[in-house]
Formats: sequence, C-alpha cells, structure tokens
Amino acid sequence: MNKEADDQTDVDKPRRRKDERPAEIVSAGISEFEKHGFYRANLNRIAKTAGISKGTIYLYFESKEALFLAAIEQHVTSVMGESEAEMSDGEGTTRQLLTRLLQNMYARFVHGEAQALFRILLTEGDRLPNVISSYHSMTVQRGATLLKQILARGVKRGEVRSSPVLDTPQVLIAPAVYFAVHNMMFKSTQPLDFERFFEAHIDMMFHGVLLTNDM
Amino acid sequence: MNKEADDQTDVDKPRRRKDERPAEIVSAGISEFEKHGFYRANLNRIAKTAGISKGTIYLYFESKEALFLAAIEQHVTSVMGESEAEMSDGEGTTRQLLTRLLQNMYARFVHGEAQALFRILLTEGDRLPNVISSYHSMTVQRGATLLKQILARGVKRGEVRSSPVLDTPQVLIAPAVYFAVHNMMFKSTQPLDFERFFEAHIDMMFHGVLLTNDM
DNA sequence: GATTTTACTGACCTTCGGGTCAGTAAGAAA
DNA sequence: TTTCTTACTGACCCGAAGGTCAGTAAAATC
Repeated sequence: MNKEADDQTDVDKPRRRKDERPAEIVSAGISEFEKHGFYRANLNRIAKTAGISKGTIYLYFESKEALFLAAIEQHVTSVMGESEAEMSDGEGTTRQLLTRLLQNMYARFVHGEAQALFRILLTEGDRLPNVISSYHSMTVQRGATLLKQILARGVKRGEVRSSPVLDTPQVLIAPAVYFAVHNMMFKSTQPLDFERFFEAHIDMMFHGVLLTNDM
Repeated sequence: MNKEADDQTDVDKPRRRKDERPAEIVSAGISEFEKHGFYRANLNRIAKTAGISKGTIYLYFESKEALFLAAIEQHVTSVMGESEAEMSDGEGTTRQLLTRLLQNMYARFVHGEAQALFRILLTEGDRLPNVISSYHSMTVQRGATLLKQILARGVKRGEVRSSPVLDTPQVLIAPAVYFAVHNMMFKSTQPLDFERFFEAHIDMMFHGVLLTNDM
C-alpha cells in the first residue's frame, strides 16, 4: 500500500511540476550514466529514479543522447566549478604549493565525483567531441598552466631545477591519474593504499630516485 | 561477380576448415572488440570479417561473452609474452635498466596493441572479474615486481636513494599510463608530443624537480 | 558412384530497450 | 460545477542484435 511514498524521500509532492522536472531527470540521468555509461543506461530506470514514467522524459528531452549531453554538461560544469578559487593564492614554498595542489587533485579526481565523470568521458568521449574539448580546457589545460606558473616561480626563487619537466608538467600529476585508473579497474580485487602511494608520489616528484644528480 | 574473393585476401581457400576457424574467429573478434568494446561489438560483423556466417561462431563459442573472454585471453598472453624476454638480462646501470624498461612500456602500452586491450578492460572490466584479475597479475603485478628488483639492486650498488618509492614503484611508470589515457581522450584534439613527454618523464623520475635534496 | 558424416549457412526466433501516443487526471479558468 | 488546458502515464511499437536450428553441401568413407 501507499505505493507513491516508499521509493522517493518526499511525500505529498504535487504531481504536476513542470519547472522541477528537467533538473530531476538530469540528476537521475547523471547517476545512471555514472553507473552504467551510455549504452547500458536504461531510461526506465532513470524514470523510476526520478519518480516519473518514461514518457515524461520525452516531454523534456528529445532523445537518450540529448539527455546524456545535458547530464554531462551539467556535471562537467558543476564538478569543475568547485575547485576554482582554491589554488589562487601563491603563498608558501614551491614544495608547499605543489603538495597542496596534489592533495586537492587527489581529493577531487580520485576520491570524489570527478572520477565518475572522467570514466564516462574516457569511455564514451568519441561521441562527444565538444564535451571532450571543453573538459580538456577545464582540467588539463588549466592544470598545466597553473603548474607551469608554480614551477616558473620556483625557478626564480631558486627552489626548482631547470629541466624538461617545466614544459611538460603533466608528468608531475600523472601518478594521481594512475591511482584513479588503477582503482577503476582493480579497486575490488587489488586496491592501492592511498597514504603510501601519495607519499611515494610526493617523494619521487621532489627528489627522483637517484642518489647523485650528475649524469 | 566473384563475391567470395573480394573481401578476404585468400582465394581458393577450402570451405570447411574446422581447425583454423577458432583462431580466425578470435582474431576477427579482437579487431571488433578493439574498435567497439563489448556492447557495441556486433557478431554479424565479426562473422563477416572472419569470412563465415554468424551461426558458425556458435559452433566454436558458447556465447558472445565466451568469445570475448577467449579474445581477451589470447590478446593478453600474446602481448605480454613478447615483452617477456626483453627485460630478462639485468646488465647495465640502474639508469639504463629503467630507461630500457620505460621504452619498452611506452612501445607496447602506449603506441602498440596493448592500449586497445587496456581501454576495453578499463571500460567494461566490471563484468569480467576473472579477466581483470589475471590481467592485473600479468601486467601490474609482474611490472611492480620487476621494478622492485631493479631498484633494490640499485640501492645495493649505491645508485638509488632509499625512499618510499621503493615500495610503491608504480609511481615511476605512472606517466606512461597518463600518456596512454591522455591520448585515448584527446588524441584527435590535443595530442601530446611523445619525445618531449618521454624526456620529461625520465628527468623527473631520476632527479625530481627540486634543486636541493634537503627537507 | 552411393552413402554417411558434419562444417557451415542464413532465415528465423526472442529479448531488450529506445521511442510514441492515445488516454487520464490534476489544476486553472469560467 | 463545468469546461478547458496540459503534465503525465504506460501500454504499445519496432528496430537491433544475440542466439537457434532445419537444411545444405563439402568432404570422408565405403
């Protein structure tokens, strides 16, 4: 009995809510696409999650793909918007700045919701060149620029070696990507210990593995 | 006219070839799964590529998934088998060994056929825990062990610092994974220059970014 | 050449899921 | 209360693709 109230948290919500529907559908879509990607995502399930019937989706979105685009776009902007201002102040040693940047990156990209987005785009990016492109500029592009600034400042202050890394700073954050990828594939069977990995990452990034610095 | 000969290279091949069929089907399967992943892979297309009809596939494989498993398994073993012996001799400085290992890894994993396999498993691995598991031991496990050996030997010879990296050597090869992932997503729009990336990778791995080695 | 075996075919079956639309009822207007 | 508008429903449609199997013909056996 009381079929309406037991699968959604809200009770007594009105049945006709034109304004709220699109956002609710997009939200349900994000969760479904995160779990299953585009192909395995199921519109009946999305509808059920959103507390509506499948037909209603088509009142607001032209097709599954249109809903997917809307979901991705909203997700990209919301996830990326968050980590905007956090790194803006350039106080501290280069070592501190880089450490803070990495912590931030692991937090968002490895543990947080950005990972699901990353996975979707890695999987289904071919069909979304425009999304891929804006994702690139919001993440890789921006991150690389920020890193270059930090490193250049470090060189000026006499803290940082001049090296090819200055032009390709992605190698510095690569282990974080590795960690995310590893957990995507092996989390259930062979999880990585975050603390140890992070420590090793920091250590290699700052000092390398060799004892001597001569060629 | 002559419908039989124009899509397959062989002409005059006998029509009943029980022994060769499985390998041919697996081969066609690999190519199809590489291009489309599991879900979008199409058995009619695989059959056409193998020069047979769809029904024939089911003479040799129980299901699409069984064919997928066979294809993955053959692919993994063949790719891994190749790079087996190449690293077996431990001659040279640690620097030389690590450089050689990385070159090998980039060659196979980034440019070569291993990338497609990696992508499929990353994308669709959830449904194949056993494949994922064996893939892990064949690649990550084996690679980590090899790295640890090289590093331990380096420490003994006084070439390598003692550091947390010794226990988590994956951070050393992480940039190669990053490179592969980057190209998967952005190759068409924002390709990375391999030579520069590789140089930066090597440089960071050996020396880190800091000028001083004190804390 | 006649008979038997079996690799192989392709039309067909079935399921799944995206997409449709005639019908329903909630809420506004009168 | 009656009428009208429209948000919403869910049974249905249909194409796509995994899977089946009676039939065919190539080769082996006699």
